[in-house]
Amino acid sequence: MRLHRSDVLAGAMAMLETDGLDKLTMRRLAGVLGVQPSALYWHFAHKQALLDAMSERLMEGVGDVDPDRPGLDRLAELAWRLRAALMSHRDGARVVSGTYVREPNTLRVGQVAIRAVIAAGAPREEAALAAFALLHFVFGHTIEEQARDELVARGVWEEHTVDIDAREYPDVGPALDALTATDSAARFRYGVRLILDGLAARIGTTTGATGV
Amino acid sequence: MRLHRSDVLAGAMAMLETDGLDKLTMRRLAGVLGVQPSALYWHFAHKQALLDAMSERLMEGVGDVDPDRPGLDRLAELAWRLRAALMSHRDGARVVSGTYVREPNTLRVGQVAIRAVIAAGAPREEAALAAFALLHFVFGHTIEEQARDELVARGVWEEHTVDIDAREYPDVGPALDALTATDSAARFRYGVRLILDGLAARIGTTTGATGV
DNA sequence: GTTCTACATGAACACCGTTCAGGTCTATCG
DNA sequence: CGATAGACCTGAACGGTGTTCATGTAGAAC
Repeated sequence: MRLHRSDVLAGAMAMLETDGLDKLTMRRLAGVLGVQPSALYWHFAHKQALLDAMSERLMEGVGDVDPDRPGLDRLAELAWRLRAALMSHRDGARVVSGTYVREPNTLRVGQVAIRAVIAAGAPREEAALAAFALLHFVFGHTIEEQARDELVARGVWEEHTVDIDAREYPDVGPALDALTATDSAARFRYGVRLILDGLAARIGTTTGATGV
Repeated sequence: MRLHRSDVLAGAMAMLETDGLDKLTMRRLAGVLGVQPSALYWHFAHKQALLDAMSERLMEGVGDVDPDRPGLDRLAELAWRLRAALMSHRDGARVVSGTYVREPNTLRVGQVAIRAVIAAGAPREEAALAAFALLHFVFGHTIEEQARDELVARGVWEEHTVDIDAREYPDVGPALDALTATDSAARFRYGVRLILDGLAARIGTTTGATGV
């Protein structure tokens, strides 16, 4: 029953999905793999290295956007692909967000984003700024989305009636009702469009169909 | 040397600032406060409750934006205030981002944002969507900013030459150079403006001076 | 001066990541 | 076929972690 590095990685991904990041421990992983905890340290120098590998793995294929579409559409597609990748495993956003990985899949996401911004017509000095603004939104949104998922999964959500001061903020109540009535994909779509509209305005191009 | 709840909180904030989140442990905190670890559990039911209190404390004053400014300017001010609050302590963004706190300071940030969006002229159904899109960007940006700060502090940054494939991505290199030449506040400003421009375009108003 | 509450102790429990000296299997090569 | 070498694993330990709980103590209130 000897293990390969890829076996450890696969086991870790499976455990992430079923148990969540907090319960992904070296000891439990070793147990599932039928091996002593110390055996894992032959494959990964420390837990963070394993997490980095998981992060890089989650980024697999995210950069595979259609290079023939217009820049803004490419950006939208990338945003949706990134979100899908982060959501593909429980706590995925938390895994990726903590890491500063310099591996092909991860680097490619940033590069593809920059290229799409340039293709959309932005000046080179601004390209990376705009690209990372979009990516940061995706991360912020997804982290919060999954944080809420965790609370729901743990049964600690208790209706969350936000108890707004209706006298001081008369419009906030209806606005929040509209928010909770909107599913998370629609909220995400709104944010992506907002940013891409801003980029289009800055470039001076009329935005096309930026939804994916 | 009896402690108050507020003493524990203050000690935790100080320890966060000097040692970082990873070294903020109940045992070390108890040691600094001159008390046994178990004593802390009289004041906070568990560590997460302490972290929640820290998060709420970090949000103190963030919602104190000038209510007389135009909506978009108010939004920009709020974004900058939130960033400043998160950056005011080491790992501040990580502390706040993990928590779903229902306390006045925290709730107020969302409410003030929604109100500002409405004041800017957005329809009520969209107000919360736009508000949280901006807030999510702020979190995403700040988390990454502080993650890099941590790597720098730990001396693990090693120039980070991103090793781009110049043949496949000829424009990415210069774009990344422009990015690293831009300090993080300017990067943040760019993102905020992008989103507010998008919002302005959607509303149909010309954006005023959205920088703060 | 006793009772009550607010707070602290000290020891334990069940985990955690990580290290290290020493084993064992397996494939390769003479 | 037997020896060598590298890949992989064991078992035990080290120094941490959050948390619980029965038992204490100090000061304020009656």
